[in-house]
Amino acid sequence: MPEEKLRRQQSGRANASPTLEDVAQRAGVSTATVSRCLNAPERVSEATRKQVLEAVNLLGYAPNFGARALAAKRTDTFGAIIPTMENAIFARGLQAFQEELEQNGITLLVSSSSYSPQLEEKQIRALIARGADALLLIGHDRTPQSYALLESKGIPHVIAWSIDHSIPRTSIGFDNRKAMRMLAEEILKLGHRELAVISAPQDGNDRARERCQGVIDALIQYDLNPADLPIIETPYSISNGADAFQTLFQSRNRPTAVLCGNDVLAAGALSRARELGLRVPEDISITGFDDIEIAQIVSPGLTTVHVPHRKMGMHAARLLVAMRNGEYGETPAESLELPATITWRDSLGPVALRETKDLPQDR
Amino acid sequence: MPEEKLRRQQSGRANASPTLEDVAQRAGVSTATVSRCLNAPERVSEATRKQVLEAVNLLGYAPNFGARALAAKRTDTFGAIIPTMENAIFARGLQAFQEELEQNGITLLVSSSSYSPQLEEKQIRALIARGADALLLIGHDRTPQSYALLESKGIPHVIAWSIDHSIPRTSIGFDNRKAMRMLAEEILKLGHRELAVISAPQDGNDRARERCQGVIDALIQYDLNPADLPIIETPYSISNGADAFQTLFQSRNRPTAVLCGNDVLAAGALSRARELGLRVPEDISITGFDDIEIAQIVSPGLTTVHVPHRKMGMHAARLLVAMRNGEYGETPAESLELPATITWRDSLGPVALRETKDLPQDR
DNA sequence: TTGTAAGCGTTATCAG
DNA sequence: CTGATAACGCTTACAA
Repeated sequence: MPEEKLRRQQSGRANASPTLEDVAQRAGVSTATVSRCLNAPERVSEATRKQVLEAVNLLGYAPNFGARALAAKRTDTFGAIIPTMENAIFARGLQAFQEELEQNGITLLVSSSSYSPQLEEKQIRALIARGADALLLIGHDRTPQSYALLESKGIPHVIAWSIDHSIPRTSIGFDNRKAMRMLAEEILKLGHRELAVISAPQDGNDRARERCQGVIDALIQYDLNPADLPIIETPYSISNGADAFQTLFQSRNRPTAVLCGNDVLAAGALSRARELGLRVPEDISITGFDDIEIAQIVSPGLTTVHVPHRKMGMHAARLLVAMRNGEYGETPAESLELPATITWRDSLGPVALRETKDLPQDR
Repeated sequence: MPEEKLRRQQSGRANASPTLEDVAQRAGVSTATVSRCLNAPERVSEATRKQVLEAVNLLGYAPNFGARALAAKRTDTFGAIIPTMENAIFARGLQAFQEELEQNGITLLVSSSSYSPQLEEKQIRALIARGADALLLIGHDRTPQSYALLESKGIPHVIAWSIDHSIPRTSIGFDNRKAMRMLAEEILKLGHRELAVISAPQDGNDRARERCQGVIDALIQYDLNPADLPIIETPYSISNGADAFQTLFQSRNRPTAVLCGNDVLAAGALSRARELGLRVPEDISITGFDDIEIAQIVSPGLTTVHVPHRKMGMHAARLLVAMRNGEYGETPAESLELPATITWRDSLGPVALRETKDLPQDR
């Protein structure tokens, strides 16, 4: 293939990236040496290394990703598929995830599934096709095909934002059900008996489902009838939260406390409450979930469940890197449960006395 | 290389993706035909196409990205580098950008530069190395090396969120200066004379700089002295906005209206104002910029500059696709300026009478 | 320590 | 319409 070299030199291809070959030639060594010099510098003599690096800088050489991926069978690229980028729910966690990956020289590809398992499956396929070495996924609900895909391609993956010890699949997150139950219990402790929930659609969203279940758990513990719990499902958005709140408020059994599946919904509920002339928490209590920035700037501040965003992101990254490096062999790494706590602000208060008198009790 | 084929068949490599070769064999055609069948179906006969597709499905074939990139010299991947993912400033625009790209079969890679030109340069390098066909960038401030890189590699790119007709570089966005000036004029029209600004750090952020300049423009038009305008620079975050507000409020020349460089800062300012027992807008007016969701849920709602997020994202995507397809040749596409408007809510009101009396006028 | 050369899985050119 | 076959740019045994 001298023919090739010739072409390269003859035509002064001004506008094309230099290749390993170019660098090798310029440095007077073989392409293999240049490659080594870049990937395993310690295996090259001081002297030649200097020469090579000089040539690299001179030519402004940057390796061709496709070629490298093809030859090395790894891309140093991880993927993350989150349900949404529209609000900040996953932003902090993702940021931490990325920071940690960067430390390891790994690039992150992000895409969002819009809470659709079908779309997620497509994204998984796309990321794998793109050579993602490992994947970060949110929650456990996805199509069987998605899992099959991951399995058959042997792609390391961890699931964040949820935890399920009963599944042989490494997840890292917190117990949504327990967390919400904890919050619901606090609400019940404050005397509330007429609760209501505004949740994200539970179908295809185990976090939402678990959170609802947590409320029910608490109800049962207090000998209340879960069947009486109004639950409105609506996609995460401020205005949806507002509308749901209004529906709840205008229903026959007006709740004294509204638990929202996340802070965005709660912020919407809060603002509608104000518009309706209600005082929070004097007239009605509202709680959130996630503890994102929005929770502290609404007024009153949102009492909410604090989620360990950054920790999840960081640990997920470390775990995934280890898995990719084969440190766990074939067996999935053990799952890690992080604690979720309650952040107290002012949107939750004791039930108003007149409320408990005016309205019929649950049982 | 029958040797190769042998190996493939002998060792029952359970866990490896099938290749074009495998499909070709299974369908009884050449790899070239399979490739065509996938990339230009119309150039293959109905019959063979059916056979090939069957084999593809049977084997669960998915093309190898690296190989494809290497051979085709394009990845169908675009990159976007935004200053931050922490808050929702760029979320809507990016979402629209992605949706439009998806229509064109293009995958989006996103990374964030944390408002650092140095980091951005690194990201640009990384995205190019990864084979990004084109790039979306925010604002005009970046290192000369970044531009050099883009130029030398001939990577199509457009700049969003800013517009600068004086530069031979295609940008798509709105006039930050004009928009902020418009808002400032409204504020002045309402009788305010003691303005103050809370801005993001102007260094390396042309949007922030232009917005500040816009306020100054308005001041000048009203014969006020720009030198008297207090400007506090602080990174975008709720708490920073709050702190900056307090500093401003406790200074000798208490402003009657505080213009914030974005909604996040404004939300922080608003909440601190409340904590300090101030009524907005009766005691003090506060405005934002961006019109993200947060602007409508704080109370009072934020009067702010509405930015055409989705339009920018969509147009940027279309433009970039066209550029990648060579529809503009060597010349950069013309820039596109979109209008920014004011969204009126309640955080801005006429200056209180006593205020203008109590405090000394500007001049 | 360094060089040689065989792939890696596609695409694209060019005959047939 | 289809099939050989030469790139594409890099990594990695294997030799030297």
